[in-house]
Amino acid sequence: MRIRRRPRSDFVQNTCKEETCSQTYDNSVDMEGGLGQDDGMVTPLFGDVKLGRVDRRSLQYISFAAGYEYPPLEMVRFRGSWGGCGQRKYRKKSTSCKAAETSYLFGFLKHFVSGDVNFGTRKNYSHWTSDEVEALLNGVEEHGVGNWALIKRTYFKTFPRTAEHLKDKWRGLCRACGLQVGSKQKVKAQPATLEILKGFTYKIREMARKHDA
Amino acid sequence: MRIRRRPRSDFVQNTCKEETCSQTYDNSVDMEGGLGQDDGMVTPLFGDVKLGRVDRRSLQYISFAAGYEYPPLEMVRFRGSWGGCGQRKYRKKSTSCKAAETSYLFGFLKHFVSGDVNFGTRKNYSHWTSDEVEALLNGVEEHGVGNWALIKRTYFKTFPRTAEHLKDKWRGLCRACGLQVGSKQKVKAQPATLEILKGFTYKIREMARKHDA
DNA sequence: CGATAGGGCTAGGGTTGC
DNA sequence: TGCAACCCTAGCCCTATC
Repeated sequence: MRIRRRPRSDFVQNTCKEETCSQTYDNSVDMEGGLGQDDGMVTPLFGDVKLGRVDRRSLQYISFAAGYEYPPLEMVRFRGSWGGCGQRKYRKKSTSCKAAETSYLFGFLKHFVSGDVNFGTRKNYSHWTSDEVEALLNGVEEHGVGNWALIKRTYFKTFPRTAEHLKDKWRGLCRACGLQVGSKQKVKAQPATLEILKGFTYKIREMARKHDA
Repeated sequence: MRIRRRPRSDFVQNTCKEETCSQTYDNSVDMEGGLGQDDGMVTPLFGDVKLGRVDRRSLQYISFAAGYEYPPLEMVRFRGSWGGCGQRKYRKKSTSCKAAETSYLFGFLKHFVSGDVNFGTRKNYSHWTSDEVEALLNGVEEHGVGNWALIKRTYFKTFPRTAEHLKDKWRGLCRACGLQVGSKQKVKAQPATLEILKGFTYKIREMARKHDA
């Protein structure tokens, strides 16, 4: 089974904001293209953890067990929908959001156990921390803009970020500092980004200017 | 100002198919992030050529004057958009494609005159034209795959491409034709590449097959 | 030394999560 | 919606090898 990316529109429609979902599997949930009435109850085991109750933490555990050092929780998907985020369009009106979510998670677990599941192709959908940004800036300061592989080797040896990620992040930082990069128009940085950028904006602009010159 | 590569999307989105654009500058065109109402009329001079009418040929002339033996017309860009290729998203609905293009060219000229313009640091970061591809294929047909220095001497005497570039481009062409080269997986060629490849795919595959045999 | 094969790297546009 | 993350191709560069 090949897991596809979640359609964009699903985010808009989804109303379930819960971080975790502790409800047990309700096999009365009939979902399009996936689990049905006859799927029955599933209670898989992973190591010492009995997943009688399925929540996002369980999925995270599975992710680690699958060899993903960096928690790819956001990557865990089942049949086009994301674990932990029930999709309205796959949910019966009579089914609660939580129940739908739980059934998704169970479906994912079943297919994971059977080996009939993959992780998405995206390795790392996590936001940069201020530590990482600082490391990147130190790297750029030492090695210059463009030497991403070198910076990766010296400053990000133990980080999951690849050289390409560093390049992308530097571009994003430049944009967040009000610089126009490529064909994209100037962007308005989001609050979280601005918070991380505090004290770095001048430095970034200087380094970008020096590189362009 | 740092000149960057032409966005591939221009090939798809751009609706202006004219090879040249002879319309004179219309200063009523108001563009985001660049020329405005108060920019007024510009009529720069380059040598004997009076650029009262700005078209792509004029830019080509300037390129030569700047020391580029081979016309880097595709490289000429002004503030994120390319001369000669007005981007729809930068154009007012009430402005024609030609008028937008002309104003871009004028903007570029102004900045070129003021010295506020550079070409990229890489010697040759331009996409291959169909003429170049054709020359390469003729060369490979005559001299065979691998004799890049010979092909360079006979077919690319006046081109800025080096023998190594020819080798790289041949590899790229093979990949774009669906052939696997080296360790890299097959690639999905981009629209612009496919456009140039039209009518050459069979020829390339045949020559590659013959060389492998 | 010159030339080539092959892998590595980056710029920049594209796509997608959220 | 639009920012911030990742993805992908085309092109250039580096190194080993002869």
